[in-house]
Amino acid sequence: MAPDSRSDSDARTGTSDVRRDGGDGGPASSDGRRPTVSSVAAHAGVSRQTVSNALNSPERLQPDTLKRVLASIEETGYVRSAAARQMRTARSGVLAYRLDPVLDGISGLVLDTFLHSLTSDAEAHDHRVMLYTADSDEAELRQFERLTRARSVDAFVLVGTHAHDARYRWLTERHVPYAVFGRPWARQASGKQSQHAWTDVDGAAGTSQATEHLRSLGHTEIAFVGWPAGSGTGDERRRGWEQSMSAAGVPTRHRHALDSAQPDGIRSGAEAARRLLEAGATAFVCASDSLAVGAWGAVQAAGAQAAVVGFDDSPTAAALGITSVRQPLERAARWALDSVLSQLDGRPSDPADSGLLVPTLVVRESSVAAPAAHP
Amino acid sequence: MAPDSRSDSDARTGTSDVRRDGGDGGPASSDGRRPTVSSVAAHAGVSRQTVSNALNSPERLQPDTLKRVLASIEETGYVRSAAARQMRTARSGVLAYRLDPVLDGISGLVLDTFLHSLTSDAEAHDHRVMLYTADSDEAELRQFERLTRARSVDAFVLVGTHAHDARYRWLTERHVPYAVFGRPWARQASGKQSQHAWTDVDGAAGTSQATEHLRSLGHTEIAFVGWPAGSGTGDERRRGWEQSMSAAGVPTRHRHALDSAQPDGIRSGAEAARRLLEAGATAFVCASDSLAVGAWGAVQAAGAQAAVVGFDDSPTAAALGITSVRQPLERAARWALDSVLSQLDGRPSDPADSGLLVPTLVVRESSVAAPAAHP
DNA sequence: GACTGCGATTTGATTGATCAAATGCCCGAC
DNA sequence: GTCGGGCATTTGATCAATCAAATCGCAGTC
Repeated sequence: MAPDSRSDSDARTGTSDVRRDGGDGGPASSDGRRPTVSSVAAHAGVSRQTVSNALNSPERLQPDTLKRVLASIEETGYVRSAAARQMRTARSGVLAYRLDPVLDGISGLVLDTFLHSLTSDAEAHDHRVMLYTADSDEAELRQFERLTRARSVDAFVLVGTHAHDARYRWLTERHVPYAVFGRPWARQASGKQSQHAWTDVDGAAGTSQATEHLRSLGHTEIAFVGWPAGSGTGDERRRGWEQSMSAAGVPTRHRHALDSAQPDGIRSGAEAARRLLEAGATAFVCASDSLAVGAWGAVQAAGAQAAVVGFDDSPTAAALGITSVRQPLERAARWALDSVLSQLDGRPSDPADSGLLVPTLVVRESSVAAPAAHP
Repeated sequence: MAPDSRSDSDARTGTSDVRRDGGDGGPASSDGRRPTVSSVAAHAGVSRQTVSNALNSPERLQPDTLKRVLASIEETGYVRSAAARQMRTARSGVLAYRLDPVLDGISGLVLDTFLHSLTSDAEAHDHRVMLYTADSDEAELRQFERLTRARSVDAFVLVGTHAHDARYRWLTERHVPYAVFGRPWARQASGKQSQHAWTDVDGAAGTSQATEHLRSLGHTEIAFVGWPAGSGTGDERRRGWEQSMSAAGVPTRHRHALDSAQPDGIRSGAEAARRLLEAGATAFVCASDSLAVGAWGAVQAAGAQAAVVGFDDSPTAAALGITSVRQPLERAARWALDSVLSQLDGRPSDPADSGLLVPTLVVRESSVAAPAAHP
């Protein structure tokens, strides 16, 4: 549509600089000052507190009074001052989220979706999301200190965990509400009931789905490309493949675990796939999209008819047409918000609420090929 | 630690239900309540205002007094209440950033780096970044309304623009500070000096660098794969290639602009590359990483010795080893912050500050091959 | 010795909303 | 006729900081 030209026909107002914000566009231009409870109250012919009640406990007002007050609020364009509200209620309505530096990787960016959902859901519940950064664990604890002491935020949403994570203790001791997306590996390992609210994606269920999907296409020589044993996430993903295979009575012949010297990455995936193809595999379940990208490249380079499934449904996998296990990030975000909000409402977090979410499989071109005919 | 509950020896005031967060771990446990200016003042043997001055205008205090007060602040673990501060100063110290839904994209996620830098820089200047979402332009204006009226944020950092962007006008009219990462195409086209502070990346300089790089490897048959004419960004990127080629006295023979029906994407890039390879091209400058991924795939599939350069340095390009033009997002973020902060300090934004940033080239495997020997 | 000047520090007032308690109101019952 | 009871609504107090104006202290000068 007519791109350039006139869009700003109106403004020859000069509009140099000074004018104060009295008489501008908004509906609130009654007396040049920002509306307050009192001014709205005057406008509606009631008192401060009645206006406050109209917003906070509308059931306490008589229907017609409520209607009148709400009309005045609308008319004056009144919005409660976040600061004053926070001052009195000792609640900011803000959740904190740590924004990690962008690594390099293919995955890692999955969390954009999580964050978007979290923000969007929070808005629906009249809350906001604030970001912070930290280079190290100690730096993050310092951030906790600042943000909580200044009462800038009410709660934290943490993503990712590692053994001996000091963050949980810090927050728990100070009774700061928080929710975790990521499993409490450390505590679980110690046999102790986890103390905090967490959710995570059931990796085994994901690779299991991937395996079933490949079997339904007719594959039996299904290989697994994964990380070295010892990483909770990786072991779990391998387990899903194993279980599905043995449930189907198929031996888990083909497997390639990277050794710990070898980083997760495209090159590793390609190499593993080449080796496994020679050994007779016709399909690959990969522990990550990085591995899958490599494997898929190797398959195409070899001109083979093999299928590949990755894990995380990263943008790269989507772009390359690789089937991948998609984490239900929207549900995880909603869970985290619910958890945090209920803690803020005084309901202690029920450990039973924590649990695993089942991922889904996004099928793309990389897994449509049936296995090449074999004896 | 030990204390739960009992910490409030003083208050038989009833204070029945709610909060009492007093007596936990921190260094502030002197009397079980959160420290305030007054309590710190008492601790240091000075008055409220002196404590406030120590933090806000330290030059007004005598050196030894200052030292004593700061020591007390440290000792009590005092941190100013964001709410009270904001209430008095009418400033929240918060910048708003719109978090867009994750598209498909290979690119699009570039902004993660921008956002991280923005957050990190903001922290260094005692500011914070808050997120909001919006599905449409009208929804975004509604968000502006809410966030500014509630005084939840002081300023906005906008990314990306389109013609007839209503946002600028809204914010300008209300004197809400904002900075834009992305060119004011519409205004520029109308020949008028742009009214707002903006910065952007010089796309032409980027493709120009890419072209020079390829020429230095010995390539002369350098093709351009881009979008249909009409998009400001795309036209600019093509221009950089053209300029470098004609400066070197090489005719711009090979060019493939997608038609508008064809979306930016891998498949399009692959197809264009195939065609251009046949026409004799030995290197490709692409307007986006999506196109470059496709082109690189086509090159490899054809077993050709051709080089490929993309644009945006997306994680995918990095993962696949594709040379790409890297936008200086850290500098852009710093600029946006500086701009917004100076506006908040009362210095009106100087239009002369706005301008283009020069990108850099990240060289990877996709552009190491010299052209295959040719007559 | 009182007075002025000036810088360092203290006191009073204010910001906008909410909680808690008080007030007004209407109706029925004693 | 008045006294409660039960609601709807209003008034006073408070949250924690900062601004503005008053006060204090100490020299230097007449």
